Amino acid sequence: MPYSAEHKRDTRHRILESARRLFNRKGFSEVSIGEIMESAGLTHGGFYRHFTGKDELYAAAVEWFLCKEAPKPWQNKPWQSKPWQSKPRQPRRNVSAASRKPRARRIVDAYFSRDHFDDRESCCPLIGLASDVARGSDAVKAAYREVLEVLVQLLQADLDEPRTRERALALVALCVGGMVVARSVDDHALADDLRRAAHQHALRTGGWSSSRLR
Amino acid sequence: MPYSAEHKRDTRHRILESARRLFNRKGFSEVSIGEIMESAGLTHGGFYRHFTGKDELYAAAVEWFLCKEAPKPWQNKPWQSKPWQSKPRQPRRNVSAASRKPRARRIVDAYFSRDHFDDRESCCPLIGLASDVARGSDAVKAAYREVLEVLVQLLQADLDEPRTRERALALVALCVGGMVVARSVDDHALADDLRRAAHQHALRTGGWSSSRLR
DNA sequence: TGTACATCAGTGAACGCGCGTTCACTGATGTAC
DNA sequence: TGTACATCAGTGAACGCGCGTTCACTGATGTAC
Repeated sequence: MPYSAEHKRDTRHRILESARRLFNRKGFSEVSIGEIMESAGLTHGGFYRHFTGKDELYAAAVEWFLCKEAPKPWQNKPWQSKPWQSKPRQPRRNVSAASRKPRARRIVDAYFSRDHFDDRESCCPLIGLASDVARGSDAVKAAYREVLEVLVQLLQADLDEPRTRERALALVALCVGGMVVARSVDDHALADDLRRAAHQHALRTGGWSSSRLR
Repeated sequence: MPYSAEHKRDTRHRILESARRLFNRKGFSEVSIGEIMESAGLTHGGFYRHFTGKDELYAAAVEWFLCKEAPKPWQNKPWQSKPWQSKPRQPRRNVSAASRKPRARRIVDAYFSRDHFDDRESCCPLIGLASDVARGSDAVKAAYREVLEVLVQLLQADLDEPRTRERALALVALCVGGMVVARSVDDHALADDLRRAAHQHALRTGGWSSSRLR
């Protein structure tokens, strides 16, 4: 067996990471396989050693957000409390969590931050791919749902009664909606107003004290 | 001058209406000019008598939502309180409005209705085109902003103090976000939960009494 | 340890298809006489 | 009223390009001896 299994796996991950960034920035159909492969440092022909076709890549790229072996580049993004990567931390939760801002609060703050707004490539896939996924295959929607459920659970875990699930769902709608709409508008001031309004509203929903948004 | 001016205008409107429906359903780049023209009852070649190219059509189709000479088909859609067409009704507002549900409340109810959820073609463009527009040209974003501003003003007009603008913006984020996310998920129950949660939350934001959602 | 071999990740030319766009043409209609 | 003409919306063949996909080939690397 020439080229170790890790070599192949690493290459696959490079392709997925490249696809993730480009899909997020440009949308599914605006990105070519050649573009993805080039950005991964390869040529287009090799693509089919890793995926059966472009359709398969769609779902795989959305799932890739969830993956443990995930990309380095976004790990130190300021907005990233790495919501869907922090599950393994659960054992630690009871150490001194109560004395700090709850994790859900930190996620919401990061979500509406300017850094997250500006980060077209590594932003939360729920924002970048929203209406593409709505028109996509069931496989893509399933991957999207998994991301969404992780986020909802993280939020819900930090909410106080009553109706924690309903409020967690509404929070996600606010977060995604606020950002998607703000990004679709050509007026910077209006975009900022939208972000801030949705953020304030989210804080109230979470039962958290108000704060300034950058 | 053969073919009257109205003839040409009507054809242009047929193309716009056809483009609007198809873009909403499939997204910009998944729709071909041939498809649009065929659905308008024409052949592809004639397209360039009405538009300089596909790019120009993008923005024109989004603006088309706002237009007075607007499409018949969606006028009797149940979810349609025709938010961006009802401005001329303002003179009537003080007749007996106070005794009924405020218009903003009716818009929110209609927005989250199952009919609106299922209507992929004639739904509010803020939902159907959200992330496409975020990646689009400034002309498209400008058209999107106009639709958004009309909706925000309609909502704001029916809200009581305080912070009416902030709450109207948050309402839009909730409406758009709730629907976009619900549509991107492959689990019907979860989609319904999202819609209902966002709706309940929107009612609370508006200061309106709770009600069942179909 | 060194050499021959087998494997298969990756390359890049080639293919076919669909799309956006162009263009010579058609034919429906308004205008001039 | 009727006829010749001019206009231009609409047609459909054609073109070029980029994309997804295929395939014969290359060459890096692990294995067997």
